[in-house]
Amino acid sequence: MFKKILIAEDFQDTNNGIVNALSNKLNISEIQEELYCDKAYNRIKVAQSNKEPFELLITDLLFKKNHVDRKLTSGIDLINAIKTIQPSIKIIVNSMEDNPSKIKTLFEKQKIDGYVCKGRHSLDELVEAIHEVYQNNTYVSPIINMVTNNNVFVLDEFDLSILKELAEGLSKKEIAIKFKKNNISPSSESTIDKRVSKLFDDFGAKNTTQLIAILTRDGLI
Amino acid sequence: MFKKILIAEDFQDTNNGIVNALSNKLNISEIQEELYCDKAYNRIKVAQSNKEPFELLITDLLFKKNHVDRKLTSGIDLINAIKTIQPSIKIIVNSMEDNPSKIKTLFEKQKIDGYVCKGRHSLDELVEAIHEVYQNNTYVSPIINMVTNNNVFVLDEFDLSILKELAEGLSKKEIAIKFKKNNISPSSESTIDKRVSKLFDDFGAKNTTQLIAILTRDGLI
DNA sequence: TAATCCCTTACAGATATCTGTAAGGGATTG
DNA sequence: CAATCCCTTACAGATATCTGTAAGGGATTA
Repeated sequence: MFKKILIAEDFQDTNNGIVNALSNKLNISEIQEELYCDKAYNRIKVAQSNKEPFELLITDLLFKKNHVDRKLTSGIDLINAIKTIQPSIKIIVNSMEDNPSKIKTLFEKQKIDGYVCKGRHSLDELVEAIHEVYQNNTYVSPIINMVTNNNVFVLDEFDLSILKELAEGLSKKEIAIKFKKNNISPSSESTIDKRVSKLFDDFGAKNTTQLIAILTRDGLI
Repeated sequence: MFKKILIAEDFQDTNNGIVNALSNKLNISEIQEELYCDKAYNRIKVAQSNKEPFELLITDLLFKKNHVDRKLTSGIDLINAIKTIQPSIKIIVNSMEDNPSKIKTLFEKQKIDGYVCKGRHSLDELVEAIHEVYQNNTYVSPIINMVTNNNVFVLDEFDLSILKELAEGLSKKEIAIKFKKNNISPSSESTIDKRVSKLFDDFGAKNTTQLIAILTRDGLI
């Protein structure tokens, strides 16, 4: 089993719950914890310098903003930073995010080893994930695959970039101009019109305002 | 100190963290826990029937949906139900909600006794909240008051009802017609235009789409 | 009472949105 | 090769949005 792991989680109650459970259920000699990404990064860096590196990082994705200045503001920032100094470290993400495409991206881009979705069984799942990852397997909470099947309409990169600009208040004409300037294709206002109209059908929206409301509420943009 | 308390919190890690911390830091003889609102309600009902009622409920606001059928789907539902069978019970809400107006409503409508905002010190705050509530005082996480002062622009009922209709995809003309039908005043399309334009200024939005994106993201509508 | 302020409403004009139709081009298929 | 499909683009017309100006009315104040 892993000998040395680090927990990065900003909610004190959740952090406490994880540390407590892992101490009781797994035979890990050293469990450390941090409430901030920057501090977690430093701890991993120092441990590596001292030739006593962490073997596993368990991290949340969202870290609350407060008065403390931060360089690394999210779990993704933290993972990216750590992968550059210690690519071999195993990483399990423990978050409430349940959008399968976002989780898929974590495995593809951040090269994480496991994903546990916070919920009524997430501590048990976390223990299982640690076992799997220790054996060089990956782990994903079972609920996630179920959700995947329900999620019929997938937003591709192009749709997403349109939607993000709309949410920023740009008109479709302005978006078309911006796309042409940035060599994003297709770029005509007409095509953007068509794409957005298709999204109206997909998501049952009457107009742009409702579409953006739906997608923002679901955390898709 | 309280002798018998119940924790309602659906995330296993958070639930574990709270129970563990309170067991260590407070001298409470009986701490019970539930992952579902309905089960929490039943437990309180049964305890009361047996003349061994709970003295304090600590509850989250959001409870994840899954395959289990639910009557009570949120912390607010749970509190409302419990107040009808045991109005004297003390209630502390422990949630990540940080919108001051929503928290204010909890004190006014649900008559809660304390509010702890999940964060890096929320376990310490929860212990403090329990002490305060035991002495018949109220408690609110310090972070909340700070946020209140930053929140210059308050959405009144009329603004909110316009915004909700816009997010539902209604045009301003349709909203004007609906308001007239429901005897909501003012109701002219012109006034609705003016109100929304004022909100553009308040929230730095260029158009309705961006306004709805901002307010939805901040959970204000 | 008169002056002032604020809110509601009407209206107008410039843009933007939304929904059609239709033409052209590349990729796929028979 | 020809037929077909799909995507991009242009354009047009009906609505909707957004931003002015201005008139009227109620409440407050001098």
